[in-house]
Amino acid sequence: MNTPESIKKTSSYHHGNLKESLLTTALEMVDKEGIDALTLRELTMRLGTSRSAVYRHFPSKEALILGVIEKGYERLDLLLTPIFQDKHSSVAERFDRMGREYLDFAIHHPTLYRLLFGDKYHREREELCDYKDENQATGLYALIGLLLEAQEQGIIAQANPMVQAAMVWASIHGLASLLIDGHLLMRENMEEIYVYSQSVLLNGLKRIPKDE
Amino acid sequence: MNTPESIKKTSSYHHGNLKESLLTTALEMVDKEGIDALTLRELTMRLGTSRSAVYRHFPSKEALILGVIEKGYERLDLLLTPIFQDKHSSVAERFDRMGREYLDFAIHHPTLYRLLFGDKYHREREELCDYKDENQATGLYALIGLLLEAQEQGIIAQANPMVQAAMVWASIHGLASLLIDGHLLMRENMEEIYVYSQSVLLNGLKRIPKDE
DNA sequence: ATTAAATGTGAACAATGTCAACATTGCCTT
DNA sequence: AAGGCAATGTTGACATTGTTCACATTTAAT
Repeated sequence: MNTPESIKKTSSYHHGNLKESLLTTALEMVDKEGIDALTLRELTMRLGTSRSAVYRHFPSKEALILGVIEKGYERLDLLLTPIFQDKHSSVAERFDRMGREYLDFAIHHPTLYRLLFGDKYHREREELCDYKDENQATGLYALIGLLLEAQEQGIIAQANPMVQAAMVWASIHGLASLLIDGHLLMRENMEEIYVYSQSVLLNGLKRIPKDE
Repeated sequence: MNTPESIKKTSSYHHGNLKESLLTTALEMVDKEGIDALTLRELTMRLGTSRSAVYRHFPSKEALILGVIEKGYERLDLLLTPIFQDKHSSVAERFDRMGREYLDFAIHHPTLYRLLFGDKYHREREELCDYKDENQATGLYALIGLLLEAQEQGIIAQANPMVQAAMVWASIHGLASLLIDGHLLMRENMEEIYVYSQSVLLNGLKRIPKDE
């Protein structure tokens, strides 16, 4: 039909776009009110449908949340990918911007971030494994490409880039987690910690330990 | 009375040691079966009491869990403190052993670890803030002392030890979290990642970035 | 137009944390 | 030793939540 999808059908029985609306609204609820605020009753009430309508589109609440997670990854990728792909910036610049953007995402979307990188719900795809080529630039895989580039330019030492990426990611993820989970009461020192952290990382990656 | 506390009272009505038993059994359930397996009904059933008996000792399930967390911190401290205080080992050795012990704890007690350093439940005390003196050697505060010692010996560069500790802790915490939450499919590479990670940290801490 | 698949509804159920009223025990004061 | 009170434990009930089932309504295909 020629009806734009943004316009609701006159039919009040069939929602018309329930699956997508469920995901979008659920993501919003998780992001703004926390994961505990996401109950099927509240979610469906906001969309004007009944609780069990969810089960026509998702086999369980968990499946719905997995959908939300997929959407969350897309949002994060949307922020990170342009930075990784900006060939006009130096490697060091991109490294810095990537870390800041990642931390900002976690700080501004703590519940969503925990959902993405927590343990309770998992999507199929895993991070930082089976890296094939640098065109596989999505999300954290792009970090491997960036590190390879850094190796070629002699900015950091040669080493298994997947191991390097795991180390770097773990550092930033750890910082993000401790921060948003309230274990580092140093919010005012955040800039100092971040800058110091990045410099330790880059300096540490620069030299391979020979002896000891 | 002369009755050893390990021997249950003949009275079947009053448990006699319910608060401690609740904490111990709850910790065991969390550790071995996951946080979701910890329901008040199951917990009290195992102890032979009724569900609501819990509320004579804890105002809520959350309060009980906070008690479990406190016990969890004690266990972790019990593992870490001896390492930090072993003045016979070199700083580098202690640094390595601390990291390994910390990671081992997370790997062998993933649910408990998430409880300790997650966001859902919080104890009052926070980590790595208000460090007073190196005698305050408990848990992660001891890391600050170790870093100060490393600074004195010239093993790492002079810098704010709290910032250094936050950076180091975040790195190891990030590695532990990603691992136990299934985001790093590199379990077989674990040793390699850990060793590399520690060398990057030590090398990075060694040099203060002057320019750039 | 008929039929079947897709989608939505309402009632009901089980699990769970919580609470209130009541029961039992232990301890303290006299 | 007796009485009384606080501590501790029990039972039944309730609200919330995810889930399921039988049924209703709409859409699409034949």
